[in-house]
Amino acid sequence: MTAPKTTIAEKLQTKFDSLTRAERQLANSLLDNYPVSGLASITTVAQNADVSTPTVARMVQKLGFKGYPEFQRALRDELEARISNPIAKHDNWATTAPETHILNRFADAVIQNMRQTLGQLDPDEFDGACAMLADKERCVYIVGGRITRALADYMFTHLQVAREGVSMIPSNSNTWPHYVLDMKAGDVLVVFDIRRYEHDILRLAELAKERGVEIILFTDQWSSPVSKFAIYRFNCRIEVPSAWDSSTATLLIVETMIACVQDRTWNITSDRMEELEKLFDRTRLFRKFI
Amino acid sequence: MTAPKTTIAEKLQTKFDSLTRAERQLANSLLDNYPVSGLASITTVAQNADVSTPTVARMVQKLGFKGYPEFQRALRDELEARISNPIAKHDNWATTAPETHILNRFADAVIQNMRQTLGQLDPDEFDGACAMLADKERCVYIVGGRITRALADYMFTHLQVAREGVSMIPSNSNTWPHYVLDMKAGDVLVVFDIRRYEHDILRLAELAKERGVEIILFTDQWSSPVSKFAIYRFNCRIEVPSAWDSSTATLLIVETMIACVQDRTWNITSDRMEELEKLFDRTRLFRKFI
DNA sequence: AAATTTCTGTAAAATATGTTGCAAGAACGA
DNA sequence: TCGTTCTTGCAACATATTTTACAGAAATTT
Repeated sequence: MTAPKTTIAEKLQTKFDSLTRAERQLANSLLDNYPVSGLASITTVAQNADVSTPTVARMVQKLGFKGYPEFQRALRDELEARISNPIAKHDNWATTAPETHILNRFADAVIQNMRQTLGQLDPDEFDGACAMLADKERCVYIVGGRITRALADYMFTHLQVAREGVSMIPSNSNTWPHYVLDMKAGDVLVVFDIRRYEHDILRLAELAKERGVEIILFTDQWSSPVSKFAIYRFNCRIEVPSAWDSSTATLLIVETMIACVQDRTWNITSDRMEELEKLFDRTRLFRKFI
Repeated sequence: MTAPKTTIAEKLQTKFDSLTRAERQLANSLLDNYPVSGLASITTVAQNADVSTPTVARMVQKLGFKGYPEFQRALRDELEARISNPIAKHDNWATTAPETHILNRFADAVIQNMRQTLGQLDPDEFDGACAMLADKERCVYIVGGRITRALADYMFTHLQVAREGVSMIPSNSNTWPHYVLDMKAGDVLVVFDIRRYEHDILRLAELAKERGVEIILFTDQWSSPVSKFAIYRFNCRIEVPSAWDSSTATLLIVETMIACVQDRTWNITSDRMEELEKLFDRTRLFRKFI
């Protein structure tokens, strides 16, 4: 076969950007548990996606099919090729790469982690932590361990844009006393601590707590000992088919939290972002002359 | 459901003896490339089996279904159980929070990003990049931009455990020439560059390329200009309901890649990890005496 | 803020699908 | 061979599906 025939899934993904709101909703619904979900009647498909029947009819035409029946036939043909020929093709990962490919296994595990993490997460606690981080009266300190330093750094970079008074506590624990010195009651310390919990971090948390600092903890399902000092604790699932752990679920929560904080402080954040853009422009201009 | 549900295929086989001539013909046609052949309309199924439509209708009733639609639904359900999309269905992420809570909206978007990222990713390219990173003859350099620095750092921390000869190129571009000086043909440079592409990084990539360094690029769907120097490029989806972008999909690919490299270098990696553990222990012991 | 364009759902028309009654035909036993 | 019983397909009917037309809503542009 010379012409690489594109699957409907690929078509949906490629054209996703050019789809309208209702159509995207439909595309997502179709891709959820693809391709079986597309084999029901047009009415059922529409109901599952919470859109009207005509939306389905229109979208399949947009994808290049004459009508819904033709679309379904294509879907069936695809399925037939996939089932009767389980190993052969390798063109599209999502539909044809072997189940055992590490991408598949890893993605499976990560999704599982995300689901469990979100399932256990208390939205009220989440909102509480966001409110605390959005409170401009409180200074925010962020610290991470050997592995989680990257997550801490990520959060720092983004929070720093959203509001003022955010500090990253560096890895070198010798400098930590300087930071503790500045902490005052009501300030917030965000701690990342996942297994192989680090003793230094526990000590830091203890010191901070003594000064009346509120601690937000990101940890794994087994909970870092820091939790006894924390006001909010988020347990993220981290297990994957690998010799070490995954940070994806944690990053998801961190990103969502940043988005939430940014929402709450939007009037300030938008100004800061604008100003930041200007500063970048000036830096660039500056460089040109060097 | 506790009772072991018999598949339609089983039912057909069990009841085969009690079926009539035309019905057996139909049953054979259905079992031939099962279950896809049963997903077409009753008319099509009848034609494929060279029997009349009523024969089909009667047989499905004989099998215990109320009518043809019910029979088809059972087939679809069976298929669903058999094929499950790696990025499974999202029913409710944060079950205790409303659908519109940012946790749910964000999770939706992130899943969508992962799905699209994985859908567009070529497994061969992925494997190729892993092989390159696992090749101990090549030194590996990793660089990230303002936002992606955290990802670069994360990859560095993990790759450093898996193999030797891994360097992190720091943010301060003034020091970059020192690193370029050490790069030799065949080395690998992993570049993270997502929108608001950074000019300095482009220059670095160009310099590296000139020295015969192979470049692996992680970028967004719009592709950083670095791609013209890259041998492997991974486009990750980054859009979320927020003022800036998500790194979750990128992290997923990075983590999977780390796991894959670790697999390939396992004989070396396991030794290194063991040694690392010992070093940690000794450091801890050391501290106790201070 | 008004106007234009685009999108989306309701409702009705067109079409295909699924079901049932009936008569012709095949199979089987006497 | 005949008669009985069971099977099968045709055709009409009922039902569900798919499509089209249209108007209100939403988004976008001017």
